Amino acid sequence: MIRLYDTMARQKREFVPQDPNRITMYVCGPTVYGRAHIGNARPAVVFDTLARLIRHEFGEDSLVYARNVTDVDDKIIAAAEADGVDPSVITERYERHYVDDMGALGVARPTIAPHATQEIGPMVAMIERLVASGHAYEAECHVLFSVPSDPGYGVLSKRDREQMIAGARVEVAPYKRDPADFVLWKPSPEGVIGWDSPWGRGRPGWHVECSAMIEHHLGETIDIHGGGLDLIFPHHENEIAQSRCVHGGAPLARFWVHNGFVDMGAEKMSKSLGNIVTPAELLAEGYKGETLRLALLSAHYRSPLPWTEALVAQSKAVLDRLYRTAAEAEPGEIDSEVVEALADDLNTPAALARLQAIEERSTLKASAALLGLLSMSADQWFRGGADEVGIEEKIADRAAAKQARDFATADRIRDELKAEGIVLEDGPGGTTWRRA
RNA sequence: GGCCCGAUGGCGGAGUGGUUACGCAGAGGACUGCAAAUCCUUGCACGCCGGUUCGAUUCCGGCUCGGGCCUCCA
Repeated sequence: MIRLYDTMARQKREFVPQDPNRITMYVCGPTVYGRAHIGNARPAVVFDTLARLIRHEFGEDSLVYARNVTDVDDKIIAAAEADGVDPSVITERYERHYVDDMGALGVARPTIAPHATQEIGPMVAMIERLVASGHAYEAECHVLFSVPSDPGYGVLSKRDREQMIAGARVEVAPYKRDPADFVLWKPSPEGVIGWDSPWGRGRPGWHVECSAMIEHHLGETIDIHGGGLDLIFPHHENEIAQSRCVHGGAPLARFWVHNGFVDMGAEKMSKSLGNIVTPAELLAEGYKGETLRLALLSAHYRSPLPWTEALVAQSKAVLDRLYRTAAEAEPGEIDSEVVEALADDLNTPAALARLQAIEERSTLKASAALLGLLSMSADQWFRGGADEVGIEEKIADRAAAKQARDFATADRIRDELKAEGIVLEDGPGGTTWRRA
């Protein structure tokens, strides 16, 4: 039995899918205009882990996991203009990077990766229905969602309209009937990416993208909708409003699951604050993807995670030890306590603690796989899979020196290798080496 | 200002109304020519003030501090 914290209910609830043979999960994916940072990687890793758990519980083919790619957006347009290229150049480049970066963290491709630019039809259709039912209106070539037309607006973020207006820091566009109304469609001037529509040439707003793609690929009501905490308002609130108004009040998602932030010092990591660290940088420094993955899973997904060098170093140390224990074992049975920990609202710290207590190698290997860890051989982990030229000769030379009790020479050889990042370990069966 | 969340040992981080994980780092020991790895041992905590209770780190209230959202944002 899986229990998940549902943001809507503000408590953990037992996860019972609508259809255990077709469980639907949608997670807000990247806007591809820049390189993903560690904070962006957290939801990818968290929901990848949740997907692994669901597939373990309900069957390999039980889950349809959709993660969108936002490939039309004002930031993309700005980046394309800055580089003097077509937006597709930007989006294709950064989507490729995203897939590579997340892949390095052991994040499997989702079942479906819908692209906003490929879903304009469903979006326009949804907007038309909203207009027809009085939930949206056209104004100065824009189409806006009418927030007052939805009495349920605010259910997820628990805000009422008074509060929203009181705290509004938004500049209210003159064409809005209500300050809280948000854009479903906006005009694209000549030279800016756009599509023909009943309201003229333009492009979709961000919120309608997700609602339309969810309806198109997964249906009216999905089992799980995920994303970062910051998306609760306004993004998910707006998705809910759009979808419910189009679907006669049917809920958009049965579980709302939100991950916390990765912090740098006291504040969250974010591009606008300029305090980001990217997986690409850390990978280039020699850290392995699994090390970063473990670091991201070391705190509960809803808690803030302070990102430090010490955390990364600790994560590497833990994996070194796990790889030594698991060695070249074949995956066996999955440990039930690891499953139980994950099933309790994805308690990865507890699962990790249990993992480190497993002594049976094949069980350890299989259980770690549920967390996306220990995916490579010990040889790959410690040596990068490649043989070091000449190293066996040096080890033999050192053995000879040791034999002759010429420890000065033996230590010199060991120190030279250490300077190259090669660590020697003398065991009962002789000397082995690994990269530091 | 409104809404929300959090405060656990040097660090990371679970959890619990009463014997409080686990890891990293540290210390001591075994092993080693010396190391490394491994094994054993070990110190260290529940923000402050009240309340409820036989008993609170755990429940309630207040306070302080920190963070998030209210604008693009994972």
